[in-house]
Amino acid sequence: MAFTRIGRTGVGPSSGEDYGLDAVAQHNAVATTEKFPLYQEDAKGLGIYEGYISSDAIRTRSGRSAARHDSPFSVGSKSRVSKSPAARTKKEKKAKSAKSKTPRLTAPLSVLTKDMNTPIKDMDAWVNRPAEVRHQETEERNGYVTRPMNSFMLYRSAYAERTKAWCTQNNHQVVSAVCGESWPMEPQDVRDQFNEWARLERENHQAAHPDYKFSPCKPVNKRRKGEFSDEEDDVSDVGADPDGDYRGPKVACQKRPVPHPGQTYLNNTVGFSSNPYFTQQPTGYDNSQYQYTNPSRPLPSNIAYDHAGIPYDPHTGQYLVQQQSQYQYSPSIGASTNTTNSTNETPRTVGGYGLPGDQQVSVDDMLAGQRCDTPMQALFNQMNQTSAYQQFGQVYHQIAQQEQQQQFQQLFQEQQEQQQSYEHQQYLQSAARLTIDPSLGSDFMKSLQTPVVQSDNQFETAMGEMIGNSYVNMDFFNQPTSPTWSPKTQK
DNA sequence: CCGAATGAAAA
DNA sequence: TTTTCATTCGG
Repeated sequence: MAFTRIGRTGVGPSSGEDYGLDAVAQHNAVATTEKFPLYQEDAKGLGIYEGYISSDAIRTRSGRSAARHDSPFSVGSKSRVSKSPAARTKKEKKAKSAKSKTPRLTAPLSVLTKDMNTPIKDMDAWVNRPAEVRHQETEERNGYVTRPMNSFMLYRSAYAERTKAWCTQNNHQVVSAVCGESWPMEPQDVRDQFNEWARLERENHQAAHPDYKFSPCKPVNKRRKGEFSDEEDDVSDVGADPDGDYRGPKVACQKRPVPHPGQTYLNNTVGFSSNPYFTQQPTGYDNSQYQYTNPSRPLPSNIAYDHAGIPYDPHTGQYLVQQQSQYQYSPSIGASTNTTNSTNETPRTVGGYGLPGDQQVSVDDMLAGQRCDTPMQALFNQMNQTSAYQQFGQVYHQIAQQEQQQQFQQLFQEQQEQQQSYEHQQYLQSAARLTIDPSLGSDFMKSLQTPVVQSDNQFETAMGEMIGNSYVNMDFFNQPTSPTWSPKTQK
């Protein structure tokens, strides 16, 4: 077996700045499949993006960076090849406020949220809605035939609920932004799957509405949504426009009907496996390596994390240790992470990331990016007791033994899950635009540790200071928890 | 009614 | 090349 060096081999970033999401995307896409560490030169490997993206980097329409690889519509027949938007449009200039409001993700949603209980929409069932159901939808929309969703809309739809839960807010603008950021980071398998679903959706849509043709309205038309014209209305008033520049469409634009007050719209359970229309059937997507629909490993949701990523009960202020869990979320709690029950198992965790070595690598160190590029790098380095910048060619030779590989893979998996929790915390803090000064953080921790009984009021006051007016709401911490979390015995 | 995202399709 | 519109629902 040959060890392939992961990362950008050929064309690297011309400028000194990294690709940001691209590197992380490759990290997650490749490392999770091959289970080998990445070597990342930049010190931002942890995924905390503080600076702005280089102007050379590929960006989304909102200015965020995007993956470098092309659209997975590979050599497909009719799909257009170049999707690159115009370099500069007036709209782009106008929206050039340079403030990327949404915090940056460090991994695709399929990875970040894989342990959540919130189900993912059953897209297989959704795109395979029978024509009868589609006709009913059209009827419920007063005859208006909607466009089939493209791959991204399907993706957004599939992950909307989870994204909301993960972001702890219901704002769909944020959902869209997060999904838009996650989409290019998704591994090719996932994107391919959603592209296939989009193709199926177009196919079934066409079969259900053979005469449908996309006929967008003229921009200047002000989009008079109130008026209803039937699906294949005749060409009529569209040609009469003041500017005269516009050549009327061959088919009159389909105007959305105004819904009647008592009109019933599509049930939001449609498309889920719970819908009686459909039978539950596992798809390749469900069985993918990321276990998208894994319901058995919930992320504890009634916990908070301190500045070091250590979980504690926000209501009592006590630090927590998870019982009978496969995972440890706190870098400093030496609970065993083995898959076996492990109640009396000796913690082999010594290092900050659950490593057999004795080198302490705190989260703060990671955050600062001083000692290690990534937690992954730290883990790998400790495994091999090498410096952080050792050449990987040598390292690969050192770990060529199968035993060490397996050990590493296991540690990698544990680190992955630990990282998820950490990243989630980072996201929420970032979403709250919170930067914790270490001294403040320790004060905050002290205030939490002092009383055995900490009133909710005190906590919320403290949290209110932390999160300010913005994004994070307390619902996240008040949600019921699935795994059992208990106060850690203070010593 | 706008926005926030990506992509299909039309102009 | 540029625009609309699929989705969603809080502001």
